[in-house]
Amino acid sequence: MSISKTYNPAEAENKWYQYWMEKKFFKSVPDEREPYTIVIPPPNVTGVLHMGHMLNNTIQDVLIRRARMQNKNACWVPGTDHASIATEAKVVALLKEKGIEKKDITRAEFLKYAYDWKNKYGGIILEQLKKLGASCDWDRTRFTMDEELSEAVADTFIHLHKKGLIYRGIRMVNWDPKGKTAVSDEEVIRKEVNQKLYYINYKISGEDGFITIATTRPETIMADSAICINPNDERFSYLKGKKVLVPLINREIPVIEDDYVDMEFGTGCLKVTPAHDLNDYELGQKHQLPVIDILNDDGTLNAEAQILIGEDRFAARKKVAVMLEEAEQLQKVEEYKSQVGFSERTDAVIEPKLSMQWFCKMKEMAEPALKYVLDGEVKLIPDKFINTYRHWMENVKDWNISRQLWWGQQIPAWYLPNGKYVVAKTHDEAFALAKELDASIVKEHLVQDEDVVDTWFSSWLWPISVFDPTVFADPSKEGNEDLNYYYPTNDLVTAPEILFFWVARMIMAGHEFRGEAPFKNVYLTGIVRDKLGRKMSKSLGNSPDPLGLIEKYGADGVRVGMLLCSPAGNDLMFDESYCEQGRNFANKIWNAFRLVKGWEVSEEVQSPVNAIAVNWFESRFNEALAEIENHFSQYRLSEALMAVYKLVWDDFCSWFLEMVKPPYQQPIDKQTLSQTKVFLERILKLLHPFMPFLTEELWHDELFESRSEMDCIIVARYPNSGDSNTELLKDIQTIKQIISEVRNIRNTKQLSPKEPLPLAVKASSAVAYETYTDLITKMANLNEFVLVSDKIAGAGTFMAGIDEFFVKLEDSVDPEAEKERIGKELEYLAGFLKSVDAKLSNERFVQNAKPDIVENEKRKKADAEAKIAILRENLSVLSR
RNA sequence: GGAGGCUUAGCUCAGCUGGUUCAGAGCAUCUGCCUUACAAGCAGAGGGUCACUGGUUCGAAUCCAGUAGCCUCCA
Repeated sequence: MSISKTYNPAEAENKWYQYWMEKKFFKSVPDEREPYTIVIPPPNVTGVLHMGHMLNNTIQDVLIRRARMQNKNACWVPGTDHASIATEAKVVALLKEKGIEKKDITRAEFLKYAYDWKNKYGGIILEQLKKLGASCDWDRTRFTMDEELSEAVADTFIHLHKKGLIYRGIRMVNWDPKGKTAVSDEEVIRKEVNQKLYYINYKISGEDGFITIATTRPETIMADSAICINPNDERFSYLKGKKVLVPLINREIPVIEDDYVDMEFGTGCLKVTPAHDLNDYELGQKHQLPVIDILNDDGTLNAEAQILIGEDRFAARKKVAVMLEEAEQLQKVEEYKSQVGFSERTDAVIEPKLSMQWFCKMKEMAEPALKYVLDGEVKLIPDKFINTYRHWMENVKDWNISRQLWWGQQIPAWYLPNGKYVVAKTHDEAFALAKELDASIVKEHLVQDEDVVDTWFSSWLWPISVFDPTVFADPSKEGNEDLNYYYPTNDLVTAPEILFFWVARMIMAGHEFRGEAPFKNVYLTGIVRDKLGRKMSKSLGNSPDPLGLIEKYGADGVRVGMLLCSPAGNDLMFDESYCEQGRNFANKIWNAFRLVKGWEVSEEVQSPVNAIAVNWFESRFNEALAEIENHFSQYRLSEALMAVYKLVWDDFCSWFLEMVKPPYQQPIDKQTLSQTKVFLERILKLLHPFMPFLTEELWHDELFESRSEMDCIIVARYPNSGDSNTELLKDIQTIKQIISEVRNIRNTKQLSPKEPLPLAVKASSAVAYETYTDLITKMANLNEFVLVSDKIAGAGTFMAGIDEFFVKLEDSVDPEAEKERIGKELEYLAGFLKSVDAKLSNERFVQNAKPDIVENEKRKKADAEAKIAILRENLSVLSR
């Protein structure tokens, strides 16, 4: 007998994870078996585990462990990404604490600090994944800035540039003035913010009058190039062809006409500021307006502004408002709500800014990437995301791949003094190319682009680069053994938020460099929210500490808890109580084990009761397994888990074990015990993907005699589903109902469960009750079970199907209460019969409905009528 | 403003091609039990006009349209 009444996870977790590592069970090398591959969505190298990771990686581990047990060559490749802006921002902040400004040090010095930081904190997250039980092939761990992977990035850049898919151009980008870099649309978080709408008067040039415009950004008036009115707006037709003066600086700008202007909004008059607003930029292009950029990279005003030079944009906003007020050109200020973009990484307000950037053309690559998904070659789970995916791919914009940072792969472009550039991997190669452009070029005058590429520009290569980073220089090149074997991978598990900028781009890269999509299924998890529905975040402090949870409930408990509340693709309302449920489940299994372990063995032959129990559970197991397989095939992991949960808790523990359990201190026959052990092993196997530690611990329990060194459940064969005896399953279903009814009567009569009761049945059905006499007697705690042909007066009664049951009780049943109960039952049945009759007497139903449905209705009618007859009889007996 | 999704028991969710596996599960609640595997437990029980309004149909939680509320993405 195990000493502990409860399962102690911490000990088992350390022991078995170490053992698995020692025995290299996670390791995968190509062989003749079918591969099953997952690449991890690489988390930020300096990040720490959060609930999203917990969910995501639990799912991946369930999938990989199950595949491993199905004798596939399971390979889960782990790794991290360098998260350029996030990491750089952290390093900059760290340096600032030390009194060092980034602008005062060289790129090389900065990178040294960054690598120090990465070496110190990098990979913590991978260690945390081990606590969760993640069975990654750690020997394959990759980092997006590994030398080989960085070369892959350069090769990719060069390849795409050669193909004309990468170009340089001036574009309006999302500028993060704090991070001093461009960020992608996806890294901009839009929030509704309370702002002010300023109504500003512009004097009409050479006249007395003025016009009023409304803006949320008065500090940008100095960058105005025009005032725009709607040509259909009669209110302003008098302004056509006139000029106005920008307040405070009195620069003259034209009034232009464009129906882009919304006559309803503000005053119906729009100031046009091409340098600082995307829409205004496009309007400016259309009307050939000058672009006046009044902002520095850090968000302060520059000399172009003429006033408030050096002031921060927000300070300037307030000051401009005051100055306008003083100049009597501020008509009014209104409260106004609008969407403002914030940098995901630095939380700075994003500034639309014109700048020279590198772009990757998307249209050409998006087309095949869309086709994979529409053709079902890449399945999105759930498929509701196909629509969103399509919409995005059909309206795709070019990808701004340059970032004004140092942490990342430096863009392999080299500039000649004359402004021309060449794209090459090394300085030497660039020099060779440059000489073709300008024979007189001096190597030292050739300078590499200062910027790096976006992190996604390395992670889109991930499913290929983790196996063979050398194929990007030449896509026609045959990959190495790993790539040929593992690629394309099977399943990708990630968040819908990055469906576009990661998943879609991986499909593009997969097609471009391998001619195949990188994975077959994309399982999209939901966002982990708290039970109030709020997204878990550091700032709200509503996220539990994942490792704390593991300590409290055990890794298995937490894994179960995560999955219990995670329907595919839907957000999950996480609550610690789910982990508690997981822990309780682990404990239940632990205790079922203790029970079986405590049994002494006898040489007796198997009793009929035990034989029935064993046969029944065998069938029930196969039935459940088929259901579980079905759930897995549709990636309904939480339902697969729930099916296992019910199989173990209800069918195995509450029914099977109770059926075969010998009386206190009595032995069990040898055959039943050994069959029970077989069931236990099979159950543990079903549980293993969900609860790896507990199952491995029990697998090695002395109950199963000794196991060889490599005989571990992690590599045990997953059970195959066999036949199930549907007749037996149906019979036991009825028997279980009878047992519950007896227990219920005992309960309502306030009788002790220990008190045995006599039960009689007046059977009309074909159920062979004699066969089940012992079973019912044991489970319902009867002192008698007989078949009778007459009703028994004064007994407690119930029905199972069309068979009547009588429980003879000491104090006879209260006839009035019984009459009321039967009356209610009759009422219900009458209504039921009425609805069935209504269907059957409806000619159109009989004609149109499928024959088996009509048949079914007839059976319902017959059953209901039989029941009604019996109940009426009972009622009349009571009324005598 | 454009696109999509969601609304079923107190909570979290199943419910595939309309019809007894159609009103379900788990948790929570209530009642009675410390019955020698487990109180992190056992045995029972209660609980829903399937958001609302119409339509299609012999028949609608399920299909269609509209309304309301919530969410996400894009502008």
